[in-house]
Amino acid sequence: MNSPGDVLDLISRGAAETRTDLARQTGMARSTVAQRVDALIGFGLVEETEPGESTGGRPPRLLRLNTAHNCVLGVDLGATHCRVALLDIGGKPLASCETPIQITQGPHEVLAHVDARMHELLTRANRPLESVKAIGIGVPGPVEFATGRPVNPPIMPGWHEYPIPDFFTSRYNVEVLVDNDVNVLALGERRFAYPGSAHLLFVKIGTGIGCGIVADGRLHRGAQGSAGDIGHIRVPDAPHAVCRCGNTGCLEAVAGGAALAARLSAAGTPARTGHDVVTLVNQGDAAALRLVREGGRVIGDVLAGLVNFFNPEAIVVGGVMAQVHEPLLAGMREVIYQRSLPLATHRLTVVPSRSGEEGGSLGAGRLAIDHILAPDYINRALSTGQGAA
Amino acid sequence: MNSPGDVLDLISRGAAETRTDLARQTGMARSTVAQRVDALIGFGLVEETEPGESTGGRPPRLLRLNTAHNCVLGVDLGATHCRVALLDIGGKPLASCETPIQITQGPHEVLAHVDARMHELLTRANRPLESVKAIGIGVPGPVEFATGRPVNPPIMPGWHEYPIPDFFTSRYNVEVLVDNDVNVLALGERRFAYPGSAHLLFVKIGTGIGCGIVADGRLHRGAQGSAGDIGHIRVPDAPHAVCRCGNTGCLEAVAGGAALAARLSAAGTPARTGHDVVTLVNQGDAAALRLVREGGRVIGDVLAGLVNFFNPEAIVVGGVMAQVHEPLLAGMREVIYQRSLPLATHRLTVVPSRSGEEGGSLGAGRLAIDHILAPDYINRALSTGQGAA
DNA sequence: ATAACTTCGTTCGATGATCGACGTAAGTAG
DNA sequence: CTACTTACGTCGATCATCGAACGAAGTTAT
Repeated sequence: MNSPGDVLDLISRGAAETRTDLARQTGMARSTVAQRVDALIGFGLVEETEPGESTGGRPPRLLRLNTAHNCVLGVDLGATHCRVALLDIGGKPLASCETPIQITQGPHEVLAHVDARMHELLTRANRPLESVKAIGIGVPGPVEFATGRPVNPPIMPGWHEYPIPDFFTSRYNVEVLVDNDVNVLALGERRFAYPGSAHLLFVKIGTGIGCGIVADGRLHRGAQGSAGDIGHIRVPDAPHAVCRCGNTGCLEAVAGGAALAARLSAAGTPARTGHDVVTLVNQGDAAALRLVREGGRVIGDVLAGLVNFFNPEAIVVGGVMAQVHEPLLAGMREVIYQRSLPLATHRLTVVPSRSGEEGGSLGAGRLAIDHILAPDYINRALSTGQGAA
Repeated sequence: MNSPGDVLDLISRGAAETRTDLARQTGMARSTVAQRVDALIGFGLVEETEPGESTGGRPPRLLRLNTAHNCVLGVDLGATHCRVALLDIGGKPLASCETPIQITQGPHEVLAHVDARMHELLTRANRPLESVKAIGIGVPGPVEFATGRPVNPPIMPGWHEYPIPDFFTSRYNVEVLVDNDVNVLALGERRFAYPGSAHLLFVKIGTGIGCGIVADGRLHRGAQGSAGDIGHIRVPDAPHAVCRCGNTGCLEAVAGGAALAARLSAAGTPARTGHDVVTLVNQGDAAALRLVREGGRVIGDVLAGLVNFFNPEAIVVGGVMAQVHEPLLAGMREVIYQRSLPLATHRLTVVPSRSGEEGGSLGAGRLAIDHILAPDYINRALSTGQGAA
């Protein structure tokens, strides 16, 4: 708690607004804090705003992140969509857009499309390209986070080992963070909705089923970066359901959006995708409703085990199917609270995602923001004297 | 990388043996390192040993942890046994003992027994009481780590909320760390056998089944400290097996040592405990062998899911049943490598525990050692000027 | 209005930690 | 024995941080 980066951290978290606050919280002398703040202001990351309320003496000069000159881009790539968001470093969305793409067209075409959208957003928000300080990207497949390369992504042919960051670093001269889309969603959800939770699971129920893991406040990616792949855990309910992974009885072959649609079709109500199932539920279709709730139970069965194993504080449910979260969460809770240990469920909350359609791009932006506001990144940047604004 | 604690950390990990080494690795000036080392020597934690090999100039004076004046006590409490070990702070066992106890006799009696064993070990190893710098304890139930109090432990009546550390702090004037026995085992196994693995699961298969989780090199205890309780995850194989937890179909009600014994008895071969099953397997009993392998498959089914979820580098199997690890691990691997995703199993190793009977007490000792050698603990201690040796 | 008080921010000399040059110790190579 | 190499300790210089003192800018009491 004594570096310039820590000072910035307190400001960005809203934990301190004045120099005196900072001195109290860091334990440093006021003079030292003032020097740190001056450096950060000179660096362009912090600005002084209007005077604050007096508490009986001279009013303090409030400090804020300099959101005018610093922003990040967050990108959410899906199988068939691409959402790009421009955020200031306070996390406030400035502009965003969603366009259809085919991820199967390969990295060159897709990333060029993303690049074009980025420029549009910058123009629309009237921000120069130099104000972009980092880029975060979520992709629908496993990624080696350190290098930003997808690793044998099942639904992204042509992307294996492609160095995504390189495409942008040459164009923007900033660092590019690439991660799995579910991790990015977990991060976004945590910061936007549950700032305090150190242990959180974000369960995305779309066509398939995935899970982002926040352990001790940080993303857990596992040894090969494949952690959270819960879609292919075996469930007892349908031992013969064939999964795209080649195995049978996988969770997502029973309770994923595609599986629910298939089962609904087989039962006589035509549905092609998870979206169709959602539509039917919203139209009051009893069979669809029953199926979603039953799917929730199956997912809950897996989550009950993970609750015992991981002991999270919160489970957040997102993805297409979460649009009908009432029956889905009802089914999940039913099983979780019955099957998990009381100590683990005592303070567990199971809630729908609050971040909505933009969750992915905002979470990707958050990944970028967290990176450039990290204390050691700031300390390095200040000591090497790289200008920001 | 610049505090006295970091210098000690390098020495204790064996990463640096000379002052020049330390200067290179920390980036500090040699003079600064020398001052740090002097402080640590004065504090009694480091000592100079014989001169090292010359590499063409003046031979360096090697530095080591001062193991003569510093040791820790590690305690492994089970339902019916108590193992105490005295280790020097290098982790070398100096003396140990195992005695039968009944944990049900409650904290006063059991801890008094432990205290007596501690004094015996100190006498036997000829170390003064003052050389004990910390105490680590593993107990068979959930513990609130921060306070060292068991929380509703199912097999430890009378221990609920009992402040175990207080019992010893008054007698030894050192810090006491209390954790779940499986966590302690995971810690011990990691340090003794797989120093590099950041993500490790230690699965203990005794009467029940539990799991210690090492994530990013540190123990994951979860929100309520109940993480790793995998014994009560539902398995599809025996939906009607009644578990002591009140539910049915729990993993430990199917594949735990007690369950295996019960099933073997029901099949005509009398066995009362997991131990009996182990004995039968070692005697070549075909039914017991088949049952253990089948139990391995059931556990493997659960672990396959956890491998997908957590993506560990290694799964280490310990506990009584691991004494027959050939059939057990065969069954586990069979299922894990079939059911988990290739990316996750690619570099996964499933191995028996190497720490043996003493694993618990050594791991508890390791918990204590890690605590007193932690950089920030050392920094605090040096700045407050508390003497050590 | 004015004085007294409170709080905020800055200036500046004192202090302490760290550095790096230098000197000495203790070995090897020729 | 001399030159060279490497390691360790000493000591003055330097730099970061602190804390006291001061000025700035408000509120409260008279």
